[in-house]
Amino acid sequence: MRHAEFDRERVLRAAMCTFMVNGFAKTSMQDLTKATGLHPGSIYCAFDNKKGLFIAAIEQYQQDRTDQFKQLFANDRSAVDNLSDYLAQILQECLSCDATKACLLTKSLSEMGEQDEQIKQIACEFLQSWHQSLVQVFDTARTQQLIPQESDSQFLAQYLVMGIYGLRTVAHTQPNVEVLQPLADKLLADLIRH
Amino acid sequence: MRHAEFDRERVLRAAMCTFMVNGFAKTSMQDLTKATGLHPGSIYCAFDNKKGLFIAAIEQYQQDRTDQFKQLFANDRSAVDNLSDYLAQILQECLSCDATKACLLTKSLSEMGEQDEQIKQIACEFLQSWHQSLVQVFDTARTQQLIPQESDSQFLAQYLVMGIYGLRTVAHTQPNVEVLQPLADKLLADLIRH
DNA sequence: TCCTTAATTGAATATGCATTCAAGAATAAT
DNA sequence: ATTATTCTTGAATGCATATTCAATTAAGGA
Repeated sequence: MRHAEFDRERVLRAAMCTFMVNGFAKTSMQDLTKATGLHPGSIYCAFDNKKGLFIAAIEQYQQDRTDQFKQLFANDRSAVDNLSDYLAQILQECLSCDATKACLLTKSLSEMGEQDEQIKQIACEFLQSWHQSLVQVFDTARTQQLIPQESDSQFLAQYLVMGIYGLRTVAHTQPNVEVLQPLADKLLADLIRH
Repeated sequence: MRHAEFDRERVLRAAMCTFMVNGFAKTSMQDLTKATGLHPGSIYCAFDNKKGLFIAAIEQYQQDRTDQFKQLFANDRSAVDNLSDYLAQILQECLSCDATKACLLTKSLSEMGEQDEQIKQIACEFLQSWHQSLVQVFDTARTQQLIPQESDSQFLAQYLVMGIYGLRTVAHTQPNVEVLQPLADKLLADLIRH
């Protein structure tokens, strides 16, 4: 027996970044061998093919985002304060120059959703799971009496999701705090308005 | 002398649809010759190369959207009613199964913004011009006393742009009126709230 | 220590693609 | 009608790319 020499998470994060910058189609195997340090054969041995590595990278992305989310909301503070911090964090990502500017899930959905049913389903499933996490946050906010008792958590979470999608897209054309911060502020205000 | 035989607008709209469905990278010249009916040589003669045809298609897209916009807002009705109709129209597009589901400008920006500065600038310029058209609508709404006199049209238009970006992205995962309509309704309500 | 098993290597392969080009066809001016 | 000019045709070209594979290397059990 012999175990794989490379660090799977490190390889997946390297691939992830490359896919986030170039998209799937414009990322060549050569780009991937350079970014991961793996030779073609190793990639095909471990992940079947380019799409297999892509899917593994998406799954790692989802894992990382979920961990990050849980860490931010794992406390007894006001749900609204947590949401505010969450939006601030997303805003930071939007303003950064590295690959985190874009969301790999929505980017992949936009690029491949019409052609690749499997990628579409994976992306939709993960985005849906993110939506459900936000539903729980609004449930907490209701329990904490920060929003009206009759509020629809599903709907509010969907509206926040919509806002974050929009925020990230605006950031592509206007990567300025002066533009993005007021948008994020109004978004949160419109969510918790009574 | 001899003039080109093909109908330029028809060709550009055919190319436009192909690019909207597949993206730039995944659209082959073969796809384009099939969609437009033109032979490779004719395309290279008229548009230089694949990217040249892409840019021409984007310009046609912007032209078509601008015409559609002007037609919808060229009346003396309430600006808010016009906005409501405009959102309804976008919602229709989101729900349709054809290529209009996605916005060619944001899709191209997402796909190529990081790699191709020229495409990025063209897309940003056209999206900015759309934003400015919406600013005028909010100016009209203020004149009509439908929103407070101290409203910031730039900001409100930007918020609407953000919402529409978001709506279109949500439509990729949830193409249902039941989901999208309430989102659009709240978006408009939050824009004209006093 | 030897042997089985699996990972690694990187050159070779095959395919798909954007682009070119020379020949042919159509137009309009002379 | 003739000719110059320009467009059209579609096969040919060359390049980039994903994938394969046989040789090599290393690990761990017997």
